[in-house]
Amino acid sequence: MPKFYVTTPIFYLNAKPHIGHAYSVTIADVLARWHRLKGDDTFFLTGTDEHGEKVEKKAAELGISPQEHVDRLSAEWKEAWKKLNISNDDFIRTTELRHEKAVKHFVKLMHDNGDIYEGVYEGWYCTSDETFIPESQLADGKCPECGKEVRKLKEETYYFRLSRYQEHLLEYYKQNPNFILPKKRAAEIINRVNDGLKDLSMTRPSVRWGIPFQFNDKHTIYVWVDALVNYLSAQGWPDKEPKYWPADVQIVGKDIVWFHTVIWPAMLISAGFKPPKSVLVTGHFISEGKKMSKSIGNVADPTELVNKYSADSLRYFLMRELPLGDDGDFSEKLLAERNNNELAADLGNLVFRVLTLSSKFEGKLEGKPALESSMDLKAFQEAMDRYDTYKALEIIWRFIKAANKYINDTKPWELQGSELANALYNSIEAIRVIAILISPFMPAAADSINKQLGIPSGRFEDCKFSRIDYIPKKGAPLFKKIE
RNA sequence: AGCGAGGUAGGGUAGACUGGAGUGCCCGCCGGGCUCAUAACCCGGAGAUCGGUGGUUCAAAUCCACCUCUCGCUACCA
Repeated sequence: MPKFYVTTPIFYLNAKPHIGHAYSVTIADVLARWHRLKGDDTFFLTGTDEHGEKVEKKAAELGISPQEHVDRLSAEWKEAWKKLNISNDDFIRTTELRHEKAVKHFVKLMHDNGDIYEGVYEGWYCTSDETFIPESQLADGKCPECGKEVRKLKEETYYFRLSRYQEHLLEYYKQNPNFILPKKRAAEIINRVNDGLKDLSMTRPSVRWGIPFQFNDKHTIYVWVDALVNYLSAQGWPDKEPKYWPADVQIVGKDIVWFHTVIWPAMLISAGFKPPKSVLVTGHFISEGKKMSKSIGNVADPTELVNKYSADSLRYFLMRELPLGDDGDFSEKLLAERNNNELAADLGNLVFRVLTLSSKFEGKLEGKPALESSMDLKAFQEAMDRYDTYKALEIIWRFIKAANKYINDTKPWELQGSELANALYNSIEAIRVIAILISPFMPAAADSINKQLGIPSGRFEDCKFSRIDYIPKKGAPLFKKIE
């Protein structure tokens, strides 16, 4: 049985989930459900990244322990994904013992391989925010956060010999042209790696809320090194072999591509693992032409949207709105439009009218497949296997439109006897197949269709028109229009 | 500044690698059809000098050069 392992980034606990996070977990969820539908042995991981200075400081502000703080926040994220109907197989938290154990072992392997050495890190430091600022982030030579002066500061640190892996990485990119997806993202990384790699400062003497560095207990391990190992620690490693590694696809936002396509693979090679098979870089949502940010107040809260519309509506919108890897506009108006036109009118109404027609029918539902050829299953499968949910939905919608047209053309309400049976047979088989195809995207709607048809959930191989031996019972409309 | 990706009807996209009538899709707009259905569904139509200029070619959205505009990335903020 083929294996499939998909991951999202683990989310840093310095804010609530926003629409971009929802996008990442939804695409991972759709892929996981798709592979389960095909019968693959699937593992889907998400979680939260809980160490670091920002978390420590926020907890102090709130007057609670960092652990208490992350316990609360992590629960919020879990709840948000539950509302979105996310089917993750595990939820990893970097403050869990299993993770700490894995990180320490991972660092030991890197160390044993001669890739960790002691040194000094020198950078621009903002005293007010108590943090180093990368040179490129400086705003007119001042701190971009608080606007105050920064000064050069030296700090003891341990380095990871990242520079040693430049050739390995370039070779890996060459051998695996689908490592960075979509491909247009690959060039900018490869060119930068070509220009040379600097070693990575991987411990912090000043941060206390982190995993202790076992070779010098005054240091904690840099949060990124800590965080990246989650993809292995959730597999039960090092107590057992990581069954699903290497991951088939790791979903990342474009802001963290470097960590997942350069640092992470280098760490893995150093510790004796294979890099992931591919890293899928997603675009960002912008809001009416502007970046979403808390200061503008245009941040969309996925939980609120789920409450107002439905998990399915939001999931559909997210998968349909952004062409793979591109940025897209988010606005509630667009969400409402898609909900009303494509879900309520095209799909919901199709199911509703078919159920109305067939509920009145009393004979045997049989006929010859006439509509099947309008569904291009091969193209659908190809799109899904390239992670192109946008295209896949377009193909499903072509079929939905064909089904609506079939009903208009055959006019079942004017037919009788075997002609009527045949028209209904094709209509019902169409929505049965549609339920299977939309199930990775809109699991609740798929369940509702199956329930109305009185059948269990189908598998991908059931997408063929066959005999009908069940009695449909009409239920409530799948989607409601909003406003 | 360097590197990268783009500019195709009112908006959003596909097509570009392997040149061949501006060909497709979604939304919006206009007109018609239908009445099973959530004023839903189906059909038809208007609307584009394919960012600009020049070149290669029998033929360019597609290949080449230059120009212009937009956007992204530039590593230790997790």
